[in-house]
Amino acid sequence: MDRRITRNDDDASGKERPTLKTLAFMTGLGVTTVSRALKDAPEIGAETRRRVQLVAKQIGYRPNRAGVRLRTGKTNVISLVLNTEHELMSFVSDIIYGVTEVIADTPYHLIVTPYSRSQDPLDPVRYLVETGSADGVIISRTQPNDPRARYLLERGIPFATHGRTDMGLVHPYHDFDNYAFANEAVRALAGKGRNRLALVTPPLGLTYYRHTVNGFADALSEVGASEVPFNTVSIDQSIEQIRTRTAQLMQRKDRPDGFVSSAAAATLAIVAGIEDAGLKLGRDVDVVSKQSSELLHLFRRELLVVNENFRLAGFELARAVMGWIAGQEPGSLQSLSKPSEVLAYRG
Amino acid sequence: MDRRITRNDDDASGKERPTLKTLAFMTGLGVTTVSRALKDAPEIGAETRRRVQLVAKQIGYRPNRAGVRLRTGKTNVISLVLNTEHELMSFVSDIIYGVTEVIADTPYHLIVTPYSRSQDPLDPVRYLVETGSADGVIISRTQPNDPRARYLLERGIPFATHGRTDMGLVHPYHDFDNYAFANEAVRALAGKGRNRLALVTPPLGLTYYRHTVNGFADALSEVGASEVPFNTVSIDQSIEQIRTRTAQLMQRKDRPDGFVSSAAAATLAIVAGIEDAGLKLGRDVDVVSKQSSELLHLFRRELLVVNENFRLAGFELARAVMGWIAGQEPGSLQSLSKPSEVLAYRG
DNA sequence: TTGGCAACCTGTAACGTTTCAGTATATTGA
DNA sequence: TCAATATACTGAAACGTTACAGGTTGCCAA
Repeated sequence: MDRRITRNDDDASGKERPTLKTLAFMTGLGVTTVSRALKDAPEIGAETRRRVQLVAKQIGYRPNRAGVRLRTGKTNVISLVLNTEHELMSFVSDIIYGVTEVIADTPYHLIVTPYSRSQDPLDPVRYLVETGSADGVIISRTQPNDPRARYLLERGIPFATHGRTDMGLVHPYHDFDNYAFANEAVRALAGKGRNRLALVTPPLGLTYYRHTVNGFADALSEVGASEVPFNTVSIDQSIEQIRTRTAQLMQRKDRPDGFVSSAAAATLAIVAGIEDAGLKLGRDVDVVSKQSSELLHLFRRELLVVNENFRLAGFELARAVMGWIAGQEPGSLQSLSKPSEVLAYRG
Repeated sequence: MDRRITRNDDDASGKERPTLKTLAFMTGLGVTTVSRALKDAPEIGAETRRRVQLVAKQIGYRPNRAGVRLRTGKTNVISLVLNTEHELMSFVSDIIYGVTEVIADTPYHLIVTPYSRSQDPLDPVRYLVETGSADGVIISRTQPNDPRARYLLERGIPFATHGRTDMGLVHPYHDFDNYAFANEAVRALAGKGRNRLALVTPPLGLTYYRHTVNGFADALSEVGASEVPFNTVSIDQSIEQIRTRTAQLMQRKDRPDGFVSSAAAATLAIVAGIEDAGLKLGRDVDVVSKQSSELLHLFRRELLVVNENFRLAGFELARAVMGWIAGQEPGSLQSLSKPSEVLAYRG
């Protein structure tokens, strides 16, 4: 016998957001029937089904995410886990855009989960899993033996890694073929008569460090060039550090006549270092660099570049996670993107 | 096909995620009491309160977001609405990192809501509001008369804009002082004896287009320099377009001897165009450019730069939205960031 | 003694959804 | 004809939380 203002009981009008109850009232059916009709359950009559779906479309019904999530545990969320310090530069936004392309026509939302240098990279992943905040996770800065991948695999949470692991475990990934990149970069330099080459590597602990180093080393011996060790430098060091170390290197008598650089920002620093030492790009030394946007040729047209498409990476990663969520085999959701050829400045 | 084994009735052990019910069982209290105790309600005894909070911390209780959201309507979500085509480059990730700094120790999540060129910019905002997907919204590419701001204001949804509006309506914003930037840029060029200046503007419809143009124009008349019209170009055109138009401009007899550029990427194109025309930066022409990372001086040390900090923008925008959500006055949540001085290459 | 009141705690309902266990009606098989 | 069965639908319960409307104590003033 209570006269409370019960909200959505019987209004067919109202500015209130429609729920299943609203639809049930409008169609004269039960809430259960409406729910099942909307997801094409077979035990609902064909006509009823169409009728419900029509009305739902007309009044712009959208399932309440909180209701679904509470009842089913499904969040309809993909989380992109990012390192706040290292993941500098444009490529993060490219990945994000790639991901959003995939989820655009799905009920999925993308949340960005950051972590900082000081934290254990496992922290944000643990948080996501413990709070059940996402149906799928995308991680980057992948390591050969990656605790995050292992953790997610143990809990059965769908994920994809940007970069491969090397733990004998199967999971979706997308990777750029850095072995091929480094290999072809060396060949391109050799083709220009360069034979004393230095490599500016990816960060030491990451999987693609090894891929890059191996591609570099194999190509060196294949073309008969030699390496000028430059181990003190990697691409996630500061611009200033890379620059001064490069300048120092270039002042030695046994300096390299070619560089392979794994990132565009590092390349800017390398070139600055070369010029600090009074040498000239294209004459005294050549540099092959990866880039993710078409800017390096504006910087110095003598540079040789290889393009890496991060938007594609985001796209593939999202497809992989969604595929796993949808029940596809993790092993079938792996992709490797081949580098473009080494490009010189075109007119 | 239901994979849940659930039932959380009376287990004090279990791998299940703890809920209020779990806590109630463990403490011997009612669910209501536990709920109130956790939020420091005054009608709960001090000792009980501490006891509950202790147990909650011990077992790592985290409120279920779906439960809260369903019951209260509070999503604990901030949405960053981004244009997928225009918002190129690194600065998006900077904004994201700025936002995450603010929400790091709060229950808030950041979701990225994209829209593409083809869509009405109002679409994603409407979606967010209609589905109640966020407690607060951050929008960029703000226009003087911005339908999104008007819409959100009408519905009473907290938001902040990157850039100001000019509709006589009060709302939180963060903006970079582009008037001051353009003004000081002109003065710096005048200080180097340049007096025929061209401006590469922001996109035409956005508020900061006017700010920039006004700062430029006012400074011109203050220092007695003149403008070389270059209206066919703005910063969200392609690199190639800007480059070729700049080259054309520089081949005319009445070419400018100074440029003011509103974005780093455009500056690369401008310099390329200048050099295509056979002219030399620093000798024939000077360029003042905004930049959001410290890269332009590596590109050409003759460039004059002004720094714009997008991480700060993200930080301030997030603070503003959160402040509004927390009940602060929208009018008190506005900030304007002053440009650095015009910087020449430092040794 | 009684009533009033403050301090502290609790059960129930509701948010919107899906699942479980049905019910009612029509259809079929013998 | 009756029972078995298929078809189409439905109410109630549950997910975890908070708001509402109480309920018990114990203490104090009258």
